[in-house]
Amino acid sequence: MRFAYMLFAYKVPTVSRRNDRNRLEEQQFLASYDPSQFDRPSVTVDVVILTLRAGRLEVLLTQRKEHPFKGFWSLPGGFVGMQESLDEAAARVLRSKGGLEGVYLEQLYTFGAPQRDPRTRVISVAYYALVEPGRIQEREGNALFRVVVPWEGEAGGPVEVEGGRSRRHPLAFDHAEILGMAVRRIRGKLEYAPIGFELLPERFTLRQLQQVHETILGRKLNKDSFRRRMLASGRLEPTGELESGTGYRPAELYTFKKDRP
Amino acid sequence: MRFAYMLFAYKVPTVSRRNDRNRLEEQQFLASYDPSQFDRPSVTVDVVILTLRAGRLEVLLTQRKEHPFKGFWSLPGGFVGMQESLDEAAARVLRSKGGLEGVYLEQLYTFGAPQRDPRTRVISVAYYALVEPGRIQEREGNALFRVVVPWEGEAGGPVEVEGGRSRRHPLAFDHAEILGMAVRRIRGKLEYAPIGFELLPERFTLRQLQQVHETILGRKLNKDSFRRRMLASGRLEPTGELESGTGYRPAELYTFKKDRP
DNA sequence: AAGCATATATGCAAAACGCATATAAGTCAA
DNA sequence: TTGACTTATATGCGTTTTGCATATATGCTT
Repeated sequence: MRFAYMLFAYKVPTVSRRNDRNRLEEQQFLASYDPSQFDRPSVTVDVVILTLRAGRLEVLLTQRKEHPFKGFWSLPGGFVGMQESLDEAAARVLRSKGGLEGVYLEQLYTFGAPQRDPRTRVISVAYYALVEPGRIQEREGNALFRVVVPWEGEAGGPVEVEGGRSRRHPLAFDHAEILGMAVRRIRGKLEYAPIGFELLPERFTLRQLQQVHETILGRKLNKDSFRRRMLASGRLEPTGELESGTGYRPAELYTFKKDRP
Repeated sequence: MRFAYMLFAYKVPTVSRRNDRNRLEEQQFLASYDPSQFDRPSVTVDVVILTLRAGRLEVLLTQRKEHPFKGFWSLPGGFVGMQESLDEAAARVLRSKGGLEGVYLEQLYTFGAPQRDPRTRVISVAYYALVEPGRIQEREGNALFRVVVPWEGEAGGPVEVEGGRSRRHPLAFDHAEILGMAVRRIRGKLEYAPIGFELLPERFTLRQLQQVHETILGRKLNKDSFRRRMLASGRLEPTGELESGTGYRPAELYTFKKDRP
C-alpha cells in the first residue's frame, strides 16, 4: 500500500523528451543500420521439465540422435526464433517436444560459457517447467522419456541421471549443471511460493501435498506444522469431498485457490 | 551431509559411452558444420549497478549519445564477445564503464522480447552489481552517473528515475523493467543471503547494516530483533574497535566473516 | 459390529520475535 | 572535571511460531 503511494508520487506522464526532431533522427538512423556487421552467437532455450513419480523427482529427457554428444541424454530445447520471445520459445519447445501446454514455466538462468557447445558459440536460456504426472504420456520417436533425478550435491556439481533399468546416463553439454540449478531453484522457491500444487492434480489431499514437498526437499517434514502452515496460508480451498480407495479413513480434498484471476 | 552421501552413491566415473568411433564421427561432423546458415540475434549484457547514498538506493546510469533512445538514460551494457563468457562480459562492462572491479556481481534475468530494441533483435542478459558507495567516483565523458531509484510498484511496472535536480528521466529500451526486477531480486535475497555487507565499507556498525537493510526493503525494522538475528547468524566478526566522530556513544565496528575462503 | 489405519484436534514446551525498560558508555559543553 | 545528552547494549516478558506428544474422530474392511 505504502509502496503504491510512493510509486504514484514519482510517476510522470512524460516521454516529453522524445520530441519530433528526435524521432525523425531516430528513423533515419534505423534505416541506415546494418545488423550484419557483427559476429553473433546462436541463442537457444533448454527446458528442464520436472515431474514426480513414486516419490521421486523426474526430468523429461531426449536421447541425442546427432552429433555432438550423439547418444547422450539431453534437455529438450531449440533455437530462439527471430520473431518470438524467450518465453514463447520455451513454450513452443514444451508443446512440440513434450505435447504440454499451459503448465508452470519460468526462466531459470542463462548459460553462456564460450565452449559449452563444440559446434559454435551457443548461449542457452534455460527454463524449468513443473508438470502434473497425469499429463505426461511417454511417446516414441523424437519424444521425451522420464528419467529419475538423483540427488545432487549442494555444491552444484554435475548431476548424473539414472535411467529406467537403473543405468547411469551422463548428460550432454552442460545440461547436468542446468538440471542441478533447476532442482536448487525449485527447492528454494518451495519455501515462499505456492508451486507444490503444480505437480498435483486439480484436487489433492494435504498428505499428497506434503509428500510433494518432501520429495522436492529431500527430507521429512513435520506433519502438524506443515498442515498448520498450509491451512494458514489461505491458498487451500476445501472441496468438502473426500479421497476414495484408500482402504482407511480418507482425507479431505483441497483445491488451490488462485488469488489473482 | 546426507545429500553428499547420496551424491556419491549415484556418481559414476563414466563417459564410457563416448568410445573412439563416436569421437571420430563427431570430429567429422564438426568439421563440416556451417554456423552461418541461421539468423542469429545479437546478445548483450546490461548491468544494474546499485549503491546507496543518504539512505536511498541509487543506480549508475549513462545518458545515451546515439540513437535509438538518444538522450535517454540507460543501463551500462555491451555486446557479448564471441570468446568471453556472460560473467566475463558483465565484469568487463563493470570495469570499462564504471571503473569497478571485484564487486558483487550476479546474473539477474534475460530479456528477449522481439521488439525491445528497434534496430535488430537483441537479447540482453541482465546482471546486477552491489557497490560500496566509497568505491564510486563520478566521471565525465562516457561514464556513469548516480541516479536515485524511486520506489517501484511490486507489479513490475515501469520505473521512472529522478535525477540530481529532481527531474524525472524515463529509461531507454526496457531498462525500467530490468531495474525493477533488480530491486525486487535484491530485496528478496536480503532475507536469506548476506548481501547487505556488499554495500558497506570493510568495517561497519550494526546500525549502519540495519539502515542498509531498511533502505533496500523500504521499511523500518525492529532494532532488537535485527541485532539478535545478525549476531546469531555467525557472520559478523567484532573488531573490538569503535566508530568515531558520531558526537555520541560510538558503536562497535564489525567485519563480515567470510565462511569460505 | 469391531478392528484398523489414518485424519483431525488439542495441549504444551522450546524457540523466535516484538516491544518495553534499564543500564552503560563515549562526546560535548560549561 | 562534571554533568547532560544520545545512542549502544543488556534484560525481561508477553505473543507467536514450531516441534513433539497425545487424544479423539472417521471411513473402510472383514
